[in-house]
Amino acid sequence: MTGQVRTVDGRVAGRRGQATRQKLLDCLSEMLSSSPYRDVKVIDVARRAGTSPATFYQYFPDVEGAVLEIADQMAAESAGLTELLEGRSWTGKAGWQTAQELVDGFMEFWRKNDAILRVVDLGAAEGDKRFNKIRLKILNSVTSSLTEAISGLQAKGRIDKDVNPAAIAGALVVMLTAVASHQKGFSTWGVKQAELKPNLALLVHLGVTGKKPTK
Amino acid sequence: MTGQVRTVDGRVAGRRGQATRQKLLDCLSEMLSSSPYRDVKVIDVARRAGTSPATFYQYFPDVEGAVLEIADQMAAESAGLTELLEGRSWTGKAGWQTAQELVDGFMEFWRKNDAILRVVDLGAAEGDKRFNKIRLKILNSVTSSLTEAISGLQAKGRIDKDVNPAAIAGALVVMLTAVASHQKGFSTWGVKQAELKPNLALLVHLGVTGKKPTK
DNA sequence: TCGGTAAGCTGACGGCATGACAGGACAAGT
DNA sequence: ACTTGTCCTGTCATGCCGTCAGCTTACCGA
Repeated sequence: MTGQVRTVDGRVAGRRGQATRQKLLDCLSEMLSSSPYRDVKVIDVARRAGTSPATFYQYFPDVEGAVLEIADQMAAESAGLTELLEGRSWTGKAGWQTAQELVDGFMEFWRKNDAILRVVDLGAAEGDKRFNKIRLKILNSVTSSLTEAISGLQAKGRIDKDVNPAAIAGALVVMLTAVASHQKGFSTWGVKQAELKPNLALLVHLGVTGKKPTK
Repeated sequence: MTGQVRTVDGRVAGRRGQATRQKLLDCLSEMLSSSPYRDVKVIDVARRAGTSPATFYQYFPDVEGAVLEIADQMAAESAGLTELLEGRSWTGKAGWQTAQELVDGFMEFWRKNDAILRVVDLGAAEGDKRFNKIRLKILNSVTSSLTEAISGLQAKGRIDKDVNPAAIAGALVVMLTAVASHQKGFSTWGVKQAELKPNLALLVHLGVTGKKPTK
């Protein structure tokens, strides 16, 4: 599937090498959580991992390269997000629950990986195709399901035909990501975490079905 | 009002100094549009402005400091966004038009300032209070109006009481910002710019009024 | 016209991060 | 013990960072 792990100069990495490599990735992750992306330096990551900058450069071309690696691992885990929507109903009380669980699960994922996701978002916004690809991979796991759900309802005539399912689905998902990234803003608006979720679920439900949920 | 413009070492900046300062800011803006934030170096900005790094450090403590300055200028301009909502109606056809114009105006602003807004978003997400303050200043110009509109409808009993107007308003505004930042993603989902806007307007209308618009 | 003063700019410098290389340390098999 | 291939690091040239002293320029009052 994915070829063997290799160093920058082409050697295959053995057991010890992979451990070092992973340690560097872990330390980089921690640093991203604690300091601004712009200030994360190779030398700091190496120091924290108890090794030297030269070692870092054996496994990654630069900080960005290592970040892409972390993001890739996370994107793989994001496949689990599809469970939030697979086989769910959007009608009646079940619909309200689906919306709630989607909001819950998605925001949980985003919060758990917030540091790396910030960087992925930035890279994607700056037009970097590699970051964009990863971001879409993560979002697609939810967006495509959501798009199908909307299309389904549309086919049954429950939603106007001039609605674009992909646009609505994408906008809703992107909304969730942005809210998760900027929860601090909401608290200064006087909105508490606990209040936020049901309101987001309401918006999601409205967007998908066009109607208020029956609770 | 705002004290005189000063250099880092406390001198007041004269006409020439202010021109240089502004030129550095302009060049920094350009650089932010063309290269990743992480790679923007003082020396590059200075070179582009036809001056030396030392001059840059006379006016700004570092790149971040200069970015905050640009962001402040932009936040001042964002006051114009209030016009998009002042005295608008959310009922009937007028409501649909209000939603459309809000989406249009807001996304236009975001696209015009996308480079600097990316950085502000990142800074805010990383927990930097200064960036968060600027971001909220920009968003508040729209969010507070939107919150009032929702509260008003709620007072008339047209919206459920358990809806939190600030949460809904914030989520909708944040959605617009995120969509504007990641339009590229939508095009790979097969959603064109022209299709996107009415669907966003629909979501905004649904969120504010709880009902589908009458077009 | 002529200093005097403050603003404005830059060359130069120590310090640190970067990225490349060669060579030493280490584990595993013979 | 010896060989082999993996793994790590000391070292070095390069380039950016951030600061300072000192030079040039503009303004102003006498």
